[in-house]
Amino acid sequence: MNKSEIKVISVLERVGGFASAQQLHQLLLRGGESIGLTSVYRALQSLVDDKIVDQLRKDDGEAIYRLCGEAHHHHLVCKSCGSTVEIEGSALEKWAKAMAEEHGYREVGHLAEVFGICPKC
Amino acid sequence: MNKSEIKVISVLERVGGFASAQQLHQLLLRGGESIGLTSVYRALQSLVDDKIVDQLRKDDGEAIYRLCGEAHHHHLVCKSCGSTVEIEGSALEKWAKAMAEEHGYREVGHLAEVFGICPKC
DNA sequence: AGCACAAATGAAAATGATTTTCATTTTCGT
DNA sequence: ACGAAAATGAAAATCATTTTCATTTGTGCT
Repeated sequence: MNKSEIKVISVLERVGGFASAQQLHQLLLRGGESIGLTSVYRALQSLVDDKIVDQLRKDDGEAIYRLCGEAHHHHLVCKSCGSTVEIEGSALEKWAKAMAEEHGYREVGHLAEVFGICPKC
Repeated sequence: MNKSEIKVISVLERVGGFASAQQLHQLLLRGGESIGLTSVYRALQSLVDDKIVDQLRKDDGEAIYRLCGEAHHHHLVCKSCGSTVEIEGSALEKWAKAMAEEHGYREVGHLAEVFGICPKC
């Protein structure tokens, strides 16, 4: 865990939700921190790899990040405003495992997201 | 509905699932069609606006497209050799719909892939 | 402290998907 | 056939993200 990662985590804590890399960088600079955009990207990538940060994509393709718990979960994402809800995925886990076994696949992982338009939008 | 849009729709029909703009362009060229990448993007954008085509983002930020209303299926992808198998997804559909309803989301779509290592590898 | 080597940093360049510009071509109505 | 409007695509622009690389910082060792 290096300096950049600590700075990025602390700003993510302050934000308390999703933010893009560029927003986080701006927030850090305005908060008086000295850090380059490159380091923000590097720290975010590393934190995503370590499953400390969740990454997903807005409809325009920009990545947004937030702190997350380690539990494997899935998201329900609003296509319009980007707000997200964590959802329960045991049915999905079972399905993925069943499909993989049926075809003799080992070391199974999966990726799933559900999109829709939230009640507010 | 112009020529480009018709070409793009026909190749999407052949593909029968998700594909990126660049993949669709390549497929059109290999199929002997003459069309520029610009027109593929323009046609896709226009079809998305008209709700004829669905657009999603992969985790790497690239956009992928498919015909709306197309009975879509999911893939079981081998992490090692890349071979894919189509899998049955009704359990997943139900799960996605249930999760969305539980949170009051409308116009629901989803994206799911299962990864593993196939019997040959 | 002094030295050597690894890790971290960030500015600038590169990348890659997508969009915009703009000059040319095609289509369509009269 | 004529002119306006729409369509087309090559090249340039854009923008988030990644890579490169020279420099700085941290760490362990003597």
